[in-house]
Amino acid sequence: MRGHSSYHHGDLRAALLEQAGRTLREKGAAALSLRELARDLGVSHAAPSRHFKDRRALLDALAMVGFERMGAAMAKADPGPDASFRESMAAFGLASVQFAMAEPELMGLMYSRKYDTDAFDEMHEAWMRLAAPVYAAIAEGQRAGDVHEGDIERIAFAAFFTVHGVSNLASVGMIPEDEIPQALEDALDLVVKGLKP
Amino acid sequence: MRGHSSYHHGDLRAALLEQAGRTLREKGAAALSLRELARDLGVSHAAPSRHFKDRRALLDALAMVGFERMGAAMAKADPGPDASFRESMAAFGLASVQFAMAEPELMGLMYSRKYDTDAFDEMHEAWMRLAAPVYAAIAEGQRAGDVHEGDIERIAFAAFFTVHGVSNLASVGMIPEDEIPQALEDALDLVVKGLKP
DNA sequence: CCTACAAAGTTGTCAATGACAACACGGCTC
DNA sequence: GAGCCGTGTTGTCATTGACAACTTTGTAGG
Repeated sequence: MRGHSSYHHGDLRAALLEQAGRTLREKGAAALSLRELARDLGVSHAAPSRHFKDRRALLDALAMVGFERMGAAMAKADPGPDASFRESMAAFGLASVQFAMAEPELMGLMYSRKYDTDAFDEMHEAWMRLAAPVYAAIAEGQRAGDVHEGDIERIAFAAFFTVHGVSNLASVGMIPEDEIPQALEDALDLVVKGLKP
Repeated sequence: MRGHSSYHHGDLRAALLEQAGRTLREKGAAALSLRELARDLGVSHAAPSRHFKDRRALLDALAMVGFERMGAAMAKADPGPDASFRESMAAFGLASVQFAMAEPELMGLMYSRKYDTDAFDEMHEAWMRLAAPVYAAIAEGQRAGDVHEGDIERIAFAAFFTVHGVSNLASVGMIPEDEIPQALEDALDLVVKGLKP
């Protein structure tokens, strides 16, 4: 397993993803070239094709990583069942916006149209997974009387629309940076009040 | 002005934008090539450069058209000051989602990160312009006692976050098509209730 | 009128790229 | 130790964006 000769890289796929993530952050998706990636990693220009059939496939994989990292961020931000409903939503909202601001290009990739249906299904699943802590918070909110009755999934989606809206617009630059905290606050007010019983 | 010889096209810029819009809709932004565009219009491969210095510049111009068309759609959807607040918001929300579903690729272009600051400023302005009818509806809502007091711009933004969230997620395919009407309805409930006094 | 100029098109060229095919290496299994 | 298959490699091609140099044509000024 170890001591790969210089011929075999060892874990080129991971290295490609990592380097691609760097380039994405620094220069954007449009500037991402498979050949440049290969050069940066000191492998031949065709090596990446063994791991990603396509440029598109690489971008999809990158987006997939994005969903996983965002899921982790959400889980980490979760204040648990003892927090008030507002506290929970505030935590998720903040985590979402922070992620979007830290990785705006990745955000764009994650929420861009996909044509490869396989990749799409995977991502859709990852996206649903990412919502798990939110579901819990909403169920808890219902129990505490802070959230109206009804299908948890639909309620979660409604809340997510708003949060995603702030995050996406912020990451794209449509909200001036110094107004983002206020925007998030306003969005939070809207959601908390709008979901009341 | 008329009767341009075959040498001069007449209005190549407009023709390019139109054809590019078609290609965008059919094959996506990634498949948009300046040279192919030129071939389609029967001009030489360098002709487009007289009107768009860059591939990026063409995409930006396309996005700009998108904002204008969306602004027109909003203005057209505006039910006027006699409608209830909910009716107004429903109309704007529906128009937004319909636009997003009819032109998903354009939507992606409009809300993608821009580096050219000139183009960005223009688009930001177009985007603000597009909100004019919404401002009016909110002011009217405040007058009628359906919307809480406060800065109209902030309130409009908050509402827009939710609407944009639905539209964007729908256009990207994250909301199953048959659930979109329901999602929009839920979003509308959230906004109307969340903005109450 | 006609002349000079600028806008808009053209041809030519270059380096970079994604895609693919054919080949080489080397770790693993039997 | 034989062979196979995953992983890299070299070679090649058509396409593309960008740029430079040249041409055509409408038009504005003398």
